[in-house]
Amino acid sequence: MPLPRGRPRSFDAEAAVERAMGVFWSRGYHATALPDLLRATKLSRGSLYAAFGDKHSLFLRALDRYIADAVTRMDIELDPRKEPVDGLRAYLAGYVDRTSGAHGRLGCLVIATTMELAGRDADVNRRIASFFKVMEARVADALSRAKAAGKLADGVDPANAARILVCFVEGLRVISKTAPTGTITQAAADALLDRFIR
Amino acid sequence: MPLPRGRPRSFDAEAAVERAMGVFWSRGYHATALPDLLRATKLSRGSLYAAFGDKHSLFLRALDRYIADAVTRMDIELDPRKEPVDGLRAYLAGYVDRTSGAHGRLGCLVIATTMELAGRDADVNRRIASFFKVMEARVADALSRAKAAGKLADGVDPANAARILVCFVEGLRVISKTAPTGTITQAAADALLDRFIR
DNA sequence: AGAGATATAGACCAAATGGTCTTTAAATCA
DNA sequence: TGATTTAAAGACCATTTGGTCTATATCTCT
Repeated sequence: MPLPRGRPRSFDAEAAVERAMGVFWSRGYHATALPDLLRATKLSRGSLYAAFGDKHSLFLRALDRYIADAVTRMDIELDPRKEPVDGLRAYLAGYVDRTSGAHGRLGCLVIATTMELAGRDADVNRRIASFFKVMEARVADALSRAKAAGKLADGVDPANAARILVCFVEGLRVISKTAPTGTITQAAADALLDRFIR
Repeated sequence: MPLPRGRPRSFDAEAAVERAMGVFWSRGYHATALPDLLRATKLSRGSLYAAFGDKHSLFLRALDRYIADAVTRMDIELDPRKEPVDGLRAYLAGYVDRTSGAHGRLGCLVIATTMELAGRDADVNRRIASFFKVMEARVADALSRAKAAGKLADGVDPANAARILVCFVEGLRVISKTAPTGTITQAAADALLDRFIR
């Protein structure tokens, strides 16, 4: 195959996606106008449309990126080679951190997108439903390993507890969007986990 | 004071607010266009603007209505004259119901608004922050009464448990927006409450 | 009947929307 | 140098946005 001839692509598409992600994250899909995206990505209209097709496709790329980051983080926190209870503690601590202080007000792109688009956008719905399933499965897995190691309190079912933990952290992100708390949240997270472990 | 003379107001403003609420609820604030509201309220542009000022004010009215309904429901479920544990069970059952089957996909106007507007709209933020505070306080109150009656498990702090329960139900509404579940959710709610009561 | 108040329908508006296209400058190769 | 490819700038487009205003019909009172 012959080498490409002319001027080489001079911008980093992945970096542009990341910047676009930031805008969607802080404003939501509908409230993000094209000029916002152009400013953030430092791309011209032409380049943006040539590279990503349209606003919706770019949004999907940004959402995928956000989800991939979240899954990566989870894979580290809940790594099967670590102590499962430590992993769960780290997982919860991450959410406490992300919902405290200035971070808290940022909110979560997945939740915002769920509420704004999931009901009417099949592409979005697929991605998010699968993300929540993955998350719940990872947590359930850690809980199962904890149970096998005799670390769980009597009568705790990993599947139920996983759903509880996932709902708890997602709920945290919602209520801390209006009023980030910090210490109370940390105490609640500790109290919740303490109910499950021995 | 003299009686009003001319043609009397012929539409029910509160009913219009309720219909508008339905539209905002299912589409979100930005995705709701004026024609949507006109269709739903069956009002003309002129009447709608005369009665409510503008889109934002109408939205605030709808949000207030939604919150008032939620608080009313809570006051019934967590009525201090009832057994507190029964009340908490009813409270959770309400959320299980609202996140199951077809209801689930409807989602929650408060959460959607939190994610879409709370960060940039002070009027909205105030209302929602206060709502979450009220909700948490009511649940904490029920838990305190349960504790006084010796119905709580050892070492359960009502304030922590209240935050946990509130986050759980709000998280439920988020994850069930993409995939309403039902039975699993009911089991999780039962399992969670069982961890707190004796 | 007539005065007074209100509703509707819809024309109208400026601004903003997402999206296309053309022109021009720049960068790389042969 | 000249061919080729790309990016940026911004003109341009139809449509939609939230919002105003006027004309007309309708209703209730005196």
